[in-house]
Amino acid sequence: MSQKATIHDVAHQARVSVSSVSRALNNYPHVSQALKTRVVAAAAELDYQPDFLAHSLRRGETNSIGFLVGSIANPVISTIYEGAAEALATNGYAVTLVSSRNQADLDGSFLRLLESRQVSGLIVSSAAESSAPSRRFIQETNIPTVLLDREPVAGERVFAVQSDHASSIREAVFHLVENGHRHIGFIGGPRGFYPTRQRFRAYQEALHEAGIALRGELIRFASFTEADAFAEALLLLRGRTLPSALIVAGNIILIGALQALQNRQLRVGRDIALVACDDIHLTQLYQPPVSAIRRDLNLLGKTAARLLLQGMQRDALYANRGDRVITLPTQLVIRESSDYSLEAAMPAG
Amino acid sequence: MSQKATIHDVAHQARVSVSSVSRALNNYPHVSQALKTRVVAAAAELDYQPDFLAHSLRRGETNSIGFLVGSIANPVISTIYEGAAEALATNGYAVTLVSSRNQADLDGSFLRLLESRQVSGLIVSSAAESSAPSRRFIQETNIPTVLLDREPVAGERVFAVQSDHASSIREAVFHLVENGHRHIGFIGGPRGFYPTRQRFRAYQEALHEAGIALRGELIRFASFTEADAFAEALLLLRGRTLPSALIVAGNIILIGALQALQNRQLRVGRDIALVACDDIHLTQLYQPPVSAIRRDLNLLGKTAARLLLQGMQRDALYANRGDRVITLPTQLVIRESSDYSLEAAMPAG
DNA sequence: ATAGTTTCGGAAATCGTTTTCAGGCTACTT
DNA sequence: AAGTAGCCTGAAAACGATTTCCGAAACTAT
Repeated sequence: MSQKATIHDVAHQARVSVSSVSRALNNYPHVSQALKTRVVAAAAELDYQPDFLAHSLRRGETNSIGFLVGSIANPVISTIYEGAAEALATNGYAVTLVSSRNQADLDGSFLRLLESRQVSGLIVSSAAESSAPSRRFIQETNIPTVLLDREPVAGERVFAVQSDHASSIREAVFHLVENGHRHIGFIGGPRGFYPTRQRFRAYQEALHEAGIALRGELIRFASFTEADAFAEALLLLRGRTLPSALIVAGNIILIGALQALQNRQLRVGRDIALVACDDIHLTQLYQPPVSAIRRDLNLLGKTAARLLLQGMQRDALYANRGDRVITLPTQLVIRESSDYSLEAAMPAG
Repeated sequence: MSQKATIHDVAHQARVSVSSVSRALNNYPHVSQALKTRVVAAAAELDYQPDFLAHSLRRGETNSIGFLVGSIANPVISTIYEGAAEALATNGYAVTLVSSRNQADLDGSFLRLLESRQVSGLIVSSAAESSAPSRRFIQETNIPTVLLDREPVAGERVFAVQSDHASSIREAVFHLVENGHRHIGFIGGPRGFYPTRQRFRAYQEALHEAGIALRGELIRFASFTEADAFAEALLLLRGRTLPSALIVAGNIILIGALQALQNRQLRVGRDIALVACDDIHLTQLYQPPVSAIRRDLNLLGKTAARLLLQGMQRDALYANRGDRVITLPTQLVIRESSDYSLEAAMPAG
């Protein structure tokens, strides 16, 4: 196995100087067509690939971006990732992925790891967006950063993409109220989690507008494990007042909630109405199918990538007055789990 | 914002030479305690972080490994990934992930991309393991490589981790036969896909041992999209002979199959028995719960990482006579979808 | 013919490390 | 007391590219 060809070998092969090879291969001006073809031919013959490390060291740019997520095993996140990665790959960027496995305290060190790897940009959808070290890092670094569905952070080169969770939650609450529900439960993710806060606030406001008082015993928050979601859901379902409808935030929560409902032998769509966030396969295939808030996850990732690519351009700060925060729509899909009137099934309970 | 501190700054601050700083920080022998403490203090004061690119360029090692998958959006793969990534991270490796989105023809170029990024090791679980360019690449490269549930490739530094799909498929077939099934359908992934081949062969052999003739119209293969799985499942269910039991390989196939069963109004666990590969949330929560072949995905990833780490050691070739191929067990979990006797439900049909 | 422009080579600086080489010093042996 | 071995350290050469600078051709335009 021969050693890897360097730029010197190419120069020798094409009988030109090293600098000419560099100029020819990097499409510099003032290089004749003849020389260019000779260099390209030589490079092809030697199967020359410029050394990534030397290139990046000199250029000060790695053409790779860091992606920090709470858990890539979460199918919602991995779908978003794939959308972003595709867009980044077509623009010549490789992405190094770090999954913090929902350990909030590790976020800061993972971000520093990515920084030490000299990534040209960051996409952050970590579990603990509100952790002080990670927020400070994002605020202080000059690496262009896109926050994905997280609380915005002030900063010159910080951008954000998020889903409009609130409007669909409102819609869901009104939908349930119209069907006669008064006791609408809510199981959210961790309190510090941005989407949870958005959803919970919308839930509160919508109930208020509908003239329904908030009941603390119908509200619970769970961590990111399905075991915890199950436990919290069970607590909710064992409380003094049983909700006639339930809104669950997030796909992990949904798993735990369904387990708890089965455990309590409550029939979804008959004994209790159910609306889930995140329209995953499970919601569509469950019997009965579960109403869910859908969003285009691929587009979410793609948009984050686009925003980052645009933010990474040197002069973007002044030249480009594009949006720094993009909010994408969500959509409530009503299915059998909630598509019935409470009065019809159980009059004046 | 001050510029990043270099090793020269540290040397200046500690009033020692550059080489001494390097030696002190890298725990070289023959460096006095006095000098070492001075250097460490200076480095801490300047918040010095060695430049990754310069370090790697000189050292010839990037401490990062490439991970190629067919689709990270597949929850089975992303769970495996997380297991591997955790083990790699604790050993100081960062991982750059490439998802080929099941486009077999892109595999080769993605592998070359990772090679040009100078990764120290590779974990490959791409869609098209049998694509000629990617196989040749793995065979020829001297980057230590672990194949994850893929057809083994000959090579000095090629390792493999795989699941024992066959034994559980055999078990599933016998389980169904014992319950009186004679028409057992099979829906697999792509024919060239290694796990599919393993599973299909086990299916064939088990049927043969049970004295049941193979029926072509009960066998179908689908691509990696659920739409295609749905279409193939529908074709199977619309055929001349309706199977009384169905084995579906893979989680995507399961989605499509369930859609098709609902479409044909066939009740799982009553009209037709169902056994799935990959025990995902859906199989557990479905009504009735679906029998599935379970495997420890996290362990699978962790094992791949361990094998790679061990294979990357320079002298591993001669010193280490550890296994080059590791097969991990699978386990058939029988649930209501198949846990009934055919004769009891429908005598002598 | 002169001036100006394009094209290209050669040498050297640079990026920030690691590693080799060699020299100074101490301490120990003979 | 001289030679040698071993520790400690600094200077400089690598690693493989990009980039700058300068100068020499060659070609075009006036």
